[in-house]
Amino acid sequence: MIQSRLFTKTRKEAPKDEVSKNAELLIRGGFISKEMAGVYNYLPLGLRTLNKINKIIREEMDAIGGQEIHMSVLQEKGIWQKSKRWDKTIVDNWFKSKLKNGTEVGLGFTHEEPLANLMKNHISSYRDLPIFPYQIQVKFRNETRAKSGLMRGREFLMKDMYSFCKTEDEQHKFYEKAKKAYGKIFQRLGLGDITYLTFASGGSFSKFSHEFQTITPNGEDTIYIEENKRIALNKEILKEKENIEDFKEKKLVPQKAVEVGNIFNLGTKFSESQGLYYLDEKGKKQKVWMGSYGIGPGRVMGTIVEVFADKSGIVWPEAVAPFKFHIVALDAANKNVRMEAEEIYKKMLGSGIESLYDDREAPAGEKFADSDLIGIPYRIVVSEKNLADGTLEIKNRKTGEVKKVAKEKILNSLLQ
RNA sequence: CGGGGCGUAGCAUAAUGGUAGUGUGCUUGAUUUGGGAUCAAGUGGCCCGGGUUCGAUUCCCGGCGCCCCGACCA
Repeated sequence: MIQSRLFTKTRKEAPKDEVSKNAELLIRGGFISKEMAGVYNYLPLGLRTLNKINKIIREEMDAIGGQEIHMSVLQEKGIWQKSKRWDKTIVDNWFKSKLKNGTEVGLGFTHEEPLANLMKNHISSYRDLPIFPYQIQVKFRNETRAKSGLMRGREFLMKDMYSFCKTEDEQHKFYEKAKKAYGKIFQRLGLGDITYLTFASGGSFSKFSHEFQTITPNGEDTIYIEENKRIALNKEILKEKENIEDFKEKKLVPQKAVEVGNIFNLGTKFSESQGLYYLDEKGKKQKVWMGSYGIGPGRVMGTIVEVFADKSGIVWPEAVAPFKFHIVALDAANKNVRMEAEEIYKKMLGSGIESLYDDREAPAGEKFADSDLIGIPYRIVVSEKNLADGTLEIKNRKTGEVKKVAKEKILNSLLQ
């Protein structure tokens, strides 16, 4: 990508209506823009990062047998009435609207009911189970108070997987598999070391659930960490501490954290309410056991910014960075510099290496500041000074380490 | 949903009952090019509706929007 053609520009100052680090930096860097409170647009840089997060999630979901689908946002009232969740005293953050003929519809805040309903067409025999559909899709929740940038919005992206199993045992086994897959996802996202499997309330679904909580001072939740086992307990169930074997009589350390994922054993509540059953080997009607597994990719993106940013800007882990290399041409009007930078850029393009090429004719300081703000992992500086001794330099955004590399060797060096 | 605050140019801010100034951005030119460089000339603004007033960006009422604290968060 050629930076002078990128329609987003960086900003020196943060907008006054944002306080959270993630929103300030993402807006200043041109990754996102605010549409209204709790609602954000993803711009080219932001979408690239979001897509990388989604790719990792997809790969891990596919690895445990997931099959991607894409469901509707508009939801039929009747399906939700069967489980009582249309009722505003049970679910108070619905966005509801009406068709022209007056029929009420909802904008999905989750998809247990419609998917269980849909599955009636695909599940009839024990041979059809288990199955694990998932989607990455927008959700709407009418939060009373949106806040913290991408961390808590009214419209947001969610990866939601649902499991449909023959028995409770089969469901629990898949649940464990999903739990491991989630661990891998956060590992790959670079959040592994600070993300804890956290015992939490099951909400209206079940007694308990598991959350994946990433430690950050700006998190909304408080968790109590048991460091030996690297697990935690959400404050909301702290009073249950002595009833849960893993936490009994253990020393727990409180920390602020943000919930980046949540998995539930749902039992048969939603399948039964939709009338979803299967016939076993003996032709006997049986209940379908369900689970659901959520991750908010946008919230993950915000969390990564919160956790890794430094005073100069964003620091993307390589796995989710919008580009791997930032080619910064100093004095871009200089012919030699421009030719050299373009050559490197084209070689990278040809090799399928993602780079952002800063070809703008701007002062060096401005270019460095922008580069720091955008947070691409490796910066390649092309300048008259470097060309003079036949080298280029690569700066690591995270560590600040600078490596001089002979320019002929640069592509090889990059590829390793 | 309770409490508090705010709305002036693309962004950030100042002053003012007599139509608004600064920084930054953007445009043009010149000089620059290893940490947001210098100079010059331009560009561009009072959230909406009503009231008070000779006159409202300013005061009052209403609306809309935004932020913070708390509650909520399936």
